Amino acid sequence: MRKNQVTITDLARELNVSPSTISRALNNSPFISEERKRVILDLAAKMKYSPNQLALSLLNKRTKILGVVVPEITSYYFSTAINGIQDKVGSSGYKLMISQSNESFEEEIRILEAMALVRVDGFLISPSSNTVNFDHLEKLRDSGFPLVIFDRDCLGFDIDKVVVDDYSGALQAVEYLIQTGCKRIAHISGSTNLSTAKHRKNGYIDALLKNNFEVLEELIVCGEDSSSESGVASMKKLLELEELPDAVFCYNDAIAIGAMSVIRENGIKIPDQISLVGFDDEPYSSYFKPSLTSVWQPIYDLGLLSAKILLDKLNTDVEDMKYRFEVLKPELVIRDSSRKLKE
Amino acid sequence: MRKNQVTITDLARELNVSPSTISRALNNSPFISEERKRVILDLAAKMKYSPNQLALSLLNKRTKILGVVVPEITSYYFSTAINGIQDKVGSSGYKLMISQSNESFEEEIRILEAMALVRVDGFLISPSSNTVNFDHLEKLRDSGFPLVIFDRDCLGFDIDKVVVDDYSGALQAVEYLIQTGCKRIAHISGSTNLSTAKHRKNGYIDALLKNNFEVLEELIVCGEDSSSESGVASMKKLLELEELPDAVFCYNDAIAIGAMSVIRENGIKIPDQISLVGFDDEPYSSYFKPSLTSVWQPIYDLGLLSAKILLDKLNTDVEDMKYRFEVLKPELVIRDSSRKLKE
DNA sequence: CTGTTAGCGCATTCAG
DNA sequence: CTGAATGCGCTAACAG
Repeated sequence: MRKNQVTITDLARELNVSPSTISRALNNSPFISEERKRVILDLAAKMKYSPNQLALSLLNKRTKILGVVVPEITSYYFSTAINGIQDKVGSSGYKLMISQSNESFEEEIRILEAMALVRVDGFLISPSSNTVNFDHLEKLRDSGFPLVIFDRDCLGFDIDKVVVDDYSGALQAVEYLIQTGCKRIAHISGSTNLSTAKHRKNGYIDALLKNNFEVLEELIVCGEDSSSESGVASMKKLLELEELPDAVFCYNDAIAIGAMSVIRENGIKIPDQISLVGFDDEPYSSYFKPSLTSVWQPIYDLGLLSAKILLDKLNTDVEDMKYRFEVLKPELVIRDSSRKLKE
Repeated sequence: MRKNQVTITDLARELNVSPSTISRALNNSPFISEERKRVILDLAAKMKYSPNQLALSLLNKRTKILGVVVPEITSYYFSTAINGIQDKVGSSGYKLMISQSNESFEEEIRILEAMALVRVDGFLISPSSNTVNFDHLEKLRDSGFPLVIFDRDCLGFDIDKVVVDDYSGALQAVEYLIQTGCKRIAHISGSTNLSTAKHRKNGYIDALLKNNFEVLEELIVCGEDSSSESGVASMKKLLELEELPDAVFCYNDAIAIGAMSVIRENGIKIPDQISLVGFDDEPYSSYFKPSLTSVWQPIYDLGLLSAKILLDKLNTDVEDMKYRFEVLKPELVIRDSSRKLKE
């Protein structure tokens, strides 16, 4: 903080009035004469007075700061969610304290504790992939912090949540592959204890079952993480199979891109020999060769809605409002990495 | 903030001692008996006491919060810089308040003012592309806020700065193109009033001049912004020329990707007919077809160093330390979108 | 070693 | 309408 901040007392001394009068003028209370008010406001402007939020926070017991924790900010996905959060929150005077857990459970706990100490007014959290229990979140909730979980569900933990219907997205994607004539559809999955990975895998499996396809273990590969490198490794495994798949549904675009490069290197044609589908619809997906069919997610809206729910919570006194569980719908975007529907 | 926070006074009442004694125990002052200390610490743990940072901030006149303002968090570039900042700052107990200006000058001013009110301890700023004057930054500096400008230089504004040597990066790239036999090298530039765009363009021009090439206005195109879409539009313009260029040096990878798709659509071979070079070396660049030659920037380190400089500043009492101006070196990464050097 | 006092900057009683 | 007093939670200076 700066050394010589102009305070309400400075103004009071200058004008030979009491600090409370200054306060009244500044907050334009009705209990002050118009003339005085003007004089005070003028001086305040001239002396560049600005209220000390810290003192106010201490007094009001609220900071107007929201804590946001995501697994990683570098990903297009989460930064876009933050974008949505920011846009929602900006106009309401709330500031964002953002931190990333780097997919570490311990880090997540540390960050949350630090933010609780700062007394943020609420939390927006997308848990790390290694977050196995939710004691830390429960602790926050129970000590009265409003919090909203977004994108990654915490199964079994009761709280406000906003997620994308991964299951439906996967179902759409795989059914499309089936409709375009693919017979041997593989799946490259993401980190196993991610709710999103589970749901997408389930969508994949159910799409197969629904269409009387066999679910083959050998066609389901799970990489280390959800990166392009992981996609490369997983795809290589699939290419070692006796009988190659004729389609691959990937957990996300990053994996799909890695897979694409491996397929290409092996001289296999996309989509003629193998159809490829990603998830997320990242900005570059349409610029790949071939352009990537992918499941678009309303991730910006997800951020927006999460923030809205938190703000609503903050602006209501009612305590025991039911927790909300919002599910946003994804959408399949068909491009050139998958075969076309026959007319 | 939570309704029923446990305070130092609560503990004091419980134990029938004065608040200062509690304070001493908590801060393990030497002026307290070991026994009492233990008792107090135990109770504090049991009652889940946690210090109120707000009160401390008000007292110490520092919040341990750093304000970070970037043009956009969604970009890989800036989110990686934030990553570096976070990693540097995390261990020192500082928290980050992050906001994006969305390349808007007015928004930048608003954000900065809000952060100043919160009394952040310092600023890390990468100005928007529409920031034409630096009065707001000067105001911050003059009211005593330490601030570090990173990535985008504010020409003429004297302050700590950390930037990448765009000029040298561009020079490397274009000289490489020349060495591989390109004769007619075009340039697609970014937003005109960005220091980075200026420097890259200058690097391009100087590389040409140094090698006795003519600088042709028709070969320099400037798009609306720095997006892939802008790259598409700019490349189309270049393809309308009587005589096509045999190389295009782009302001960044996004533009290059857009350009690549246009070139491909027109049945022109990369790199045989046109060499393509980007800037930033985004993670997907190596997965494009052909993989993109690009200038890698030490952007993570840029964040790291900026944060370090700010922290150093914060930990020194000395006022009139000279402002630092750090320039990080980029590096050309050669891939398949440019011709190879002849042996 | 420990308690009392004061004050960080502010808004909100309560008396005038 | 206005001023004095009080307290948000905490530490530091000052007396014991």
